[in-house]
Amino acid sequence: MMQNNNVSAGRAGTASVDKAMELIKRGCDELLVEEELARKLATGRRLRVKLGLDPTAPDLHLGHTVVINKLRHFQELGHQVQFLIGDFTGMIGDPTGKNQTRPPLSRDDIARNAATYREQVFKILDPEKTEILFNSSWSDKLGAEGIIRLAARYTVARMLERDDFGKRFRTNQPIAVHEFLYPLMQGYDSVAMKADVELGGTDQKFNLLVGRELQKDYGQEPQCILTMPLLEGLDGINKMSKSLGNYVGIAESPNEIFGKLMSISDQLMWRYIELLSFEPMTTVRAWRERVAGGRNPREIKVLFAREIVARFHGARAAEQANEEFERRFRHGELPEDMPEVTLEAPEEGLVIPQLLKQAGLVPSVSEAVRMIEQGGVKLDGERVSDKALRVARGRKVVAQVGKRRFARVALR
RNA sequence: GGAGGGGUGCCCGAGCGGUUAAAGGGGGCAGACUGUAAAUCUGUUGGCCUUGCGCCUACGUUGGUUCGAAUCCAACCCCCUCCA
Repeated sequence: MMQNNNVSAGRAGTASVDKAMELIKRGCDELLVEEELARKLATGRRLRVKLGLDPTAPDLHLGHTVVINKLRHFQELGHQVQFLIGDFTGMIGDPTGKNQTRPPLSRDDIARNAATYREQVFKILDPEKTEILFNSSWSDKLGAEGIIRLAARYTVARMLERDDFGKRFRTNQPIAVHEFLYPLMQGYDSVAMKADVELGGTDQKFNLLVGRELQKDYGQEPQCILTMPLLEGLDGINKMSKSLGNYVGIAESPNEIFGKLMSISDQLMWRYIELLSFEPMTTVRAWRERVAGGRNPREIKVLFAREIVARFHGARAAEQANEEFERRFRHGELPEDMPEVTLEAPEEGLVIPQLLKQAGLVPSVSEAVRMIEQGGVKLDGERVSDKALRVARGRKVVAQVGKRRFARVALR
C-alpha cells in the first residue's frame, strides 16, 4: 500500500541532496530557509521533523493529509517525524483565523483524540519513524515564572506583525492577552523538541517563525519551516472543511471517496494530484502531456482516485470502487448493494411519494413530488411520471431518486 | 456611560400594511447533454393531505393595533458601528 519512492536515507552527496530537496519542495508553499535545509540534509543526520496538531476534531480529511504527506516524504528520506499533540496549547486555542472559543477538553477527550489521530495517521506515516509527543509534558513545568520569562523574549510590536493580530489591532477588534501566548508556546515546543524542521499550513507561517526566533534565543540551530497550501474543497473555491461539506474524509467508504474524487472538476484534479498523489513528478508531467494531447482527463482522474482509495482502504477496495463507479455512472446500472426496506402498505397500495419518503430516499413528500415532476424518480428502472401512482401490496421494487439514491422496497 | 444601525428561508440579501411561501444571488437537488458525481444549459428549492386557485407553519422573542402585518406600535433578547 505504501509505495517506496526509493530515495534512500541520509549520508549523501550533493546529488542526493538535490533529489531530496526536489521531493521536499513538491507542492509546498514556502520553504525557509532553503540553504539551511540543504546544509542540514548534507550532514546526513536524521532530522527531527515537527508537526503540531490540536487535540480536537480528529476526523481527518484529505486537506489535513497534505501536510501529513509531506511528513511522509521526510520519512522516505530517512528522517524522524515528531507528531506533537497540543494538549497544553489546546487550552489557549489558536486564534488563527477563527474567533470562536473552543470548549476545554478533558484529559480523557485528549487521550481519545490522540488515539484516533494515531490510527488515521498511520495509514500514511511509518510508525517506526514517528514519535508522538504531548506538549503539556514540558509546558506544565514552566509555571507562571517560566511563562513570564518566555513572554519577555518577544515584543508586542513583533506580535502585531502577524497579519490577523495587526488587522484586529488597527480596526479596534479585541485581542485577548492570552492569544499572544499561543505562538510563544508553540515556538517553545520547537525549543523543547530541538526541531530541525517544522511543517504547517500557510496560515501557520507566523507561529512557525516564532519557533525559529526562540530557538536562536535559546542558542539552538533554528528550525527550517515548510508551509503547505490549504487544499481547496470539492467545490474548488473554499478550503476543504467538514463544516462546508466539501471534504473527503479519510474514514469514508471506498465508493464515497472514489465518487467524490471523480466529481472534482478536470481543472481542480491537477491541484489534488500535486498535493495528494505520491506518483513521481515525471509521471505527473507525462499525464499532463497526455491530456494536453487530447486524452480524456477522466482516465487520469480514475488513476488518481484509485491511488487515494488504495491508500486508505487497500488496492482491492480501490479496484472494486472503480468497477462499481463504471457500472453505475458510465453504464447506468444498479449499485452492488443498496438498503432494503419493508413498508406497510394500505389495501389499495402505497402512493409513490409516501413510498419514497418512508424508504428514506427523500426528506419529505413535497420533495418526492418535486422529484417526480422533474423526472428524477424511477421504479424498477422505469421513469415515474404519475405522482398519484400506487404500488400494490406484496410487490418488491427497486426505487431510485436521481443517480445516487437507491433502495430495494418490499410492500406488505 | 452616550449616540446611531441591524436581526428575513441552508447562506447572503431585497421587501416596509393586502395580489408575499416572500425579488435577486450563492449553495443544494433534479433533468438534458456528455467523456465522469467534469464543463455547459434548463428546471427546482418550507411542510401536509382528501392535489384544492386546499390546509398548516415561517420573516429575533412576546404581546398589541388592524377586516388583514415580514411590513405599524410596545416591551424584551441578541449583534454591529461611532464617541467616552
